[in-house]
Amino acid sequence: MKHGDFQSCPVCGNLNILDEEAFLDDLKCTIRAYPKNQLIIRQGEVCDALYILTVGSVKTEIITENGNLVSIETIEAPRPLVSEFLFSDNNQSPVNVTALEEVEIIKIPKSEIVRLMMSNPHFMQNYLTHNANRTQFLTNRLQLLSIKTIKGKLAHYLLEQAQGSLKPFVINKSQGELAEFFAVARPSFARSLSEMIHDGIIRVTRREYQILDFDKLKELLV
Amino acid sequence: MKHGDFQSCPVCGNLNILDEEAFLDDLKCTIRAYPKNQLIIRQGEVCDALYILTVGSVKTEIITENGNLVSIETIEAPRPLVSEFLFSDNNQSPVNVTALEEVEIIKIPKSEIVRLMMSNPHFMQNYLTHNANRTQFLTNRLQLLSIKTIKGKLAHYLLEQAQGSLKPFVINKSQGELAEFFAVARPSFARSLSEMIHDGIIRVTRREYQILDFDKLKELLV
DNA sequence: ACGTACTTGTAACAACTGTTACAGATTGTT
DNA sequence: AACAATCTGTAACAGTTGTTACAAGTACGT
Repeated sequence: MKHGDFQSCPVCGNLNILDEEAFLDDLKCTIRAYPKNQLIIRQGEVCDALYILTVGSVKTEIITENGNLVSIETIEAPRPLVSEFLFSDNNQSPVNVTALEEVEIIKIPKSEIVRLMMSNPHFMQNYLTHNANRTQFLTNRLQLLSIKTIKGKLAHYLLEQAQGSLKPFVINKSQGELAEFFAVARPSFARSLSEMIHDGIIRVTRREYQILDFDKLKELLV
Repeated sequence: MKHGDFQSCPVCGNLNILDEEAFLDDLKCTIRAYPKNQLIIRQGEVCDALYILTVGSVKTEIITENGNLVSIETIEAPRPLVSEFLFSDNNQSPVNVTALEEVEIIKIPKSEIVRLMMSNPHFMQNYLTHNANRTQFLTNRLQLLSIKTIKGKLAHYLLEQAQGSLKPFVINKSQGELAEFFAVARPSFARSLSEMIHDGIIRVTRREYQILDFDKLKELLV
């Protein structure tokens, strides 16, 4: 079976695997494709396997009680999915995972993961590091959501994306997706965005953003 | 050296340790006490050791760019601290950890943790499970913060705490602390709270909360 | 029991955000 | 090229929250 780039996955990479086919056969994993827009993992669903996205991209989101969606992130292959919940006490995924395009996913049973960890120190380190990075991502997301104003959220996000540079950069999200990411209403986001443009703080062309005034942008955080 | 209940810690428990003193000596760990209100770990500080809180309680919080505090949680002994960041790529703690009372903490170097994991499958499973549970906690916190109204946040929180029971229960936080937890202003929180009391949805006496009308409470989520 | 520090209740006003609605622009597809 | 679907800009209004300020209440230590 043909499949994607498995060995550059943050968890499965650098394992000194000589024969990938033999390795995967031995692993008792299953490989499966999903079409675009297919729901791959449902919020609340029990996860007793590690999912590795080998081809394509997916998005994760939470459905709140009132039916609102909060987007968490988009994930590009190759990367593990829900690895951070695999060993939790209730084993339930707190997020929905949906295919953004046609994707391919390798599913490895939890028992196999444990076996891999015990036998392969590198795999264990990879796994721990990946999960730690994910937790930092979530904590950063928490910080973003705790900012009270929309302009403040956008400022925080843009300063993070720009990395201190004045050069324009692309944010591959529509306004609606950004609003969802910030957990605010779309027209409210558009209003804040256009005000910041009119104030000469940023410039936006299509999905290309450029910071014109770092100082004013930082003031919005206060 | 005297120390707290180490063996009922979610990560260090159930390890079949016969001689605790010998185990700790062998572990090259250090034990240290901190007074009340002492900052134990500063946001951004590099963590290359696992901290295990054996006596007392601490709080964790984030300082946002504008200087606001967002409280994450309070942690009671025995429990590990910042275990979820120990293996991240930058090794920085994203949170402040402060002693709420006089506390005692065991510090175990990262290298020792790796050694323990490879030699003790139970320790590894404990560690993975604990981290997974923490990630679920953070995701739940994310969901809470993404609710747009204060009443909605409080409703979500109370429904979670009440566990479906009509009996009163204690929330060991002041209004100010709850407001910080929800990332809203204290007077705004007080206003929403008093409105919900006047509407006969909940009853509050001191720090004891009781849900009077589940249906109305759930409506606030919409 | 006294004072200090913390906590709570409340008010008025400004500021910000959500809702709804619609027109115009853009993109991708056939 | 034409169409559909999605995205963007904008408006008016209601609703919610933040800010600031102050008085009253409670908890705690000495």
